[in-house]
This record gives sequence, C-alpha cells and structure tokens, in this order.
Amino acid sequence: MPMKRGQGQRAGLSREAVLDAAMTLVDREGLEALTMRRLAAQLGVEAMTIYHHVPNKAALLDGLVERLLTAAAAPLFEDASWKTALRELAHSWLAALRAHPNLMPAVLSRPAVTPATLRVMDRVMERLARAGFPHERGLAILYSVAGYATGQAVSGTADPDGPDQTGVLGAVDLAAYPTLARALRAGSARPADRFDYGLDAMLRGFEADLDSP
Amino acid sequence: MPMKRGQGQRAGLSREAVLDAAMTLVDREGLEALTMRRLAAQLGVEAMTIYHHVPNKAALLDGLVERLLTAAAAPLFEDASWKTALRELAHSWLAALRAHPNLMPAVLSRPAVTPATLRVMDRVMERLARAGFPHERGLAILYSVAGYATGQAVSGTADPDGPDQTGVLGAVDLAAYPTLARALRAGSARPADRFDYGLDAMLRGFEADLDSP
DNA sequence: CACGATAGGCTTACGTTGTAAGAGTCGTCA
DNA sequence: TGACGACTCTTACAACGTAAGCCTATCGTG
Repeated sequence: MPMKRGQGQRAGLSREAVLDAAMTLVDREGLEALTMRRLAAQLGVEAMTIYHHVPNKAALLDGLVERLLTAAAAPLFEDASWKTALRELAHSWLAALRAHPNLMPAVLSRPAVTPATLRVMDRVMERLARAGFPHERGLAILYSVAGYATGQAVSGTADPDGPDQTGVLGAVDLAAYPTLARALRAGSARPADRFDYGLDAMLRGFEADLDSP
Repeated sequence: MPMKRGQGQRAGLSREAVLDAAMTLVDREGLEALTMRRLAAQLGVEAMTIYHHVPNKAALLDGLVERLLTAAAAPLFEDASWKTALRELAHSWLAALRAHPNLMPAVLSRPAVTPATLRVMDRVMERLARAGFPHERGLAILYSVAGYATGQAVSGTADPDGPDQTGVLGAVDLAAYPTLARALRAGSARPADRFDYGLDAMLRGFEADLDSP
C-alpha cells in the first residue's frame, strides 16, 4: 500500500518503472485499459507526472514494443546451421508475441527495426550466405520465416477462447461445412505442432531450392 | 456540395452508405481518423444520426472487417489442384489485406469467421483430403498458408515508406550489419516475388510430406 | 381521408480521454 | 545562502463515444 505523499515528496519513478507498470497493466487488462490516469493510479501518482518520464502516449507504446522486440531478439545461435537458426528465430519471435498477446496490435503497427533485431537479422543472413543462398534469396527466406511466425501468432490470438480449444470454430454450425468439421474433430494436434509442421515444410522447400538450380 | 437540409428532411442514409463512407475515410486518412463526428460530416449529417444505422462504433468496425473478409473469400477454385487452390487462397487473402492496409489492425483483432470464409476453408479442406492428406494435416496446412499470408501482409505494411522501396531499412546505418546490407542492395526482387518464393517452398514441403511417410 | 406509429434526423449533455500550462516543493551545486 | 533543475500536483481544454429526448415527414391501417 503506497503511503500518501504530500506535495514535493518524490515517488521514485523512472522510465523503466513506468514501462514496467504499463506492461503489466496491458498484460492484465488489455491495451485499451492503458490510460494515462489508470497507469498513474497504478503507480500511486497523478496522470501528468508520467509525462516527466515519457514524452507522450505514443512514445510509451513504442517503449513497450521495443521491450518486446529486444526480448524476441535474444537468441544469437552461436554456431548453428542455417535451418536451426531459422527455427530458433521463428520460435523466439512467436514466443515473444505470445508472451504479451494484448500488445500485439501495437507491435504490428510499427516497424520492427531496432539494433537488436538488426543484429539478429544480420546473423541469420550470414548463415544463409555461408550455406550457399544468393543474397536476395536469403532476404526472401528471412522475410518468409518472420512473416510466417507473425501470422501464426496473430491467428493464434485473434481467437478469444482458450489457447488449445477448438476456439471460435467450435461455436459454428458445422453441418454446412462437412470436411472442415471432420478436420476439426480429428485435429487434436496442439497449435505448437501445427506451427512446426508448416515451418519445417517451408525449410525443406528452401533446402530443395538450394540443391537444384 | 450537399444542400442544407431543414429538420425532418431525410439524408437518404443506409447501413451500406455508412459503411461505404467509413471505408473510404479509413482508406484515405487512417483508422484513427474514423470518428463518429468526422464520418457524420463526411455524410453531411450529425454524429448521432449514424446510430440509427449502426448500433455503435465496434459494430461499425465489424462491418468493415466483414466486408474485407467476404472480398477475400471470393475465389472458389472450381476444379483446381490442392496446390493452386492454396496459392489462390493465399493470394486473395493477401490482396484483400493490402487493398485496405489501414484497416489491418481491426481485421487482425477479431476472428475471421464468416459464412463466406468458412465455405472457402471447407473447399480447401476437401481438396486436401482428396489429395491424400489426413484430416489433421489438412488443418495444419490451411492454418500455415493463411498464417503465412497474414504475416507477409503485416510486415509489408508495417513499413510506412513506399511499397517497393528499401523501406525503413534504408534509413538505418548498415555499416554495422554487412551481410544484411549486401542483401538489401542485391535484393531488387519485388515483394510479390518474395511472397511466392516462400509460399512455393512451403507447398513443396507439404508435397514431400505427402509422398514420404 | 384521417390518424397514430415509426423511422430518421437534430440538439444537448455527460463521462472519459490525452495533454498544455503553471505553481509548488525538494535536493543539489555554486 | 541562493539559484536552479527535477519532480509532482492542480487546473483546464478540446475531442471522443454515446445516452436521452425532441421534432417532423412518411407510411400502414382504420
């Protein structure tokens, strides 16, 4: 419980503390619950105080996105093959997005360019070049894998129901869509397996392209 | 120029007219420009009038999303192979998202379940089953392709610069990331080519899985 | 034809949002 | 000591979504 502060008493805030509180608020109550006043209340402070640590709300969101991106860029796969490097890239990106699903709209609406992500991209390109992929092919591969992981993360959380349920589709009248219905009943496979299945298919496709002209 | 209406004179609105105006407003000025008052002004009407044709703003957004989805679900690929069916699916979904990039955050934050999309999904599943894929595999494939297209659309428009430029990456100091820099210089390939490259790789991967256990 | 119901428009008003402006208070360094 | 800068609070404003209610033309029914 935060003691009542008289005026002039500092609250001991900092940009980091503000971002921390904002992140947990978004995680707990969603993106539209992130209000300057609510965030301030969370910090035991008045709304305008926040503006001494963050220039405006857009910058606050940018800060949250950047945090997520640097978390996603963690792996540097010291001496892995190009395939495992791509696999790790996809998994860490997916994991970062899934760790803060409420933040996703914000993440997706700004470019994901930070030193950390650039460094990872460069490493991956290096592996691909060493494996024999021409440079423009490497770029296409990088975009494809990143895009694939992004798309899977999005369609995984656009579903408001539980994480491994049949989800929205369960509530639909499936009599009109027989084949889809059978697949949904048969599909006890967890989303993670689906993710790897598509990813591995793509990687095998790239490999085949590497061998033949 | 809209004539001033006295009170009691109708403006001839309708749900369709409202959605039309909302869509062009979003296309022209972005999602955050979609305000009840601004939309009303666009229609030559007061803000509250809109509520006679749409229950609230969320429903308005849902209407826009549904329009995009039915546009995306157009192709029914009468008697195509599973591969071209998947290719058409991916292309039409990508095209629909790219046609209204400002709407993307809204599209991505609600589940894409409408009769039209379900019908297309069912058709695709049918093709996959006929080709010999087990049911849960078919579902994984469907999700993978849809997710891939979504991801490509997102990373394509998170880039605020021109469509076929080097984009955000052009403004970055590339000296620190040599391999990435070379790839960007070499990569004159248009995004569409990148899209097909990754997509075809994935499809070839699925095909290989069909042949071997 | 008369008349009540309804649909579609406008006006006003309320609570909430982001944030500009400014005044007070403390710790720090000259 | 005195001045300053960093931090916090208070007050205020424009713009947002929308609830409530009024007014009028149109339409269905007698």
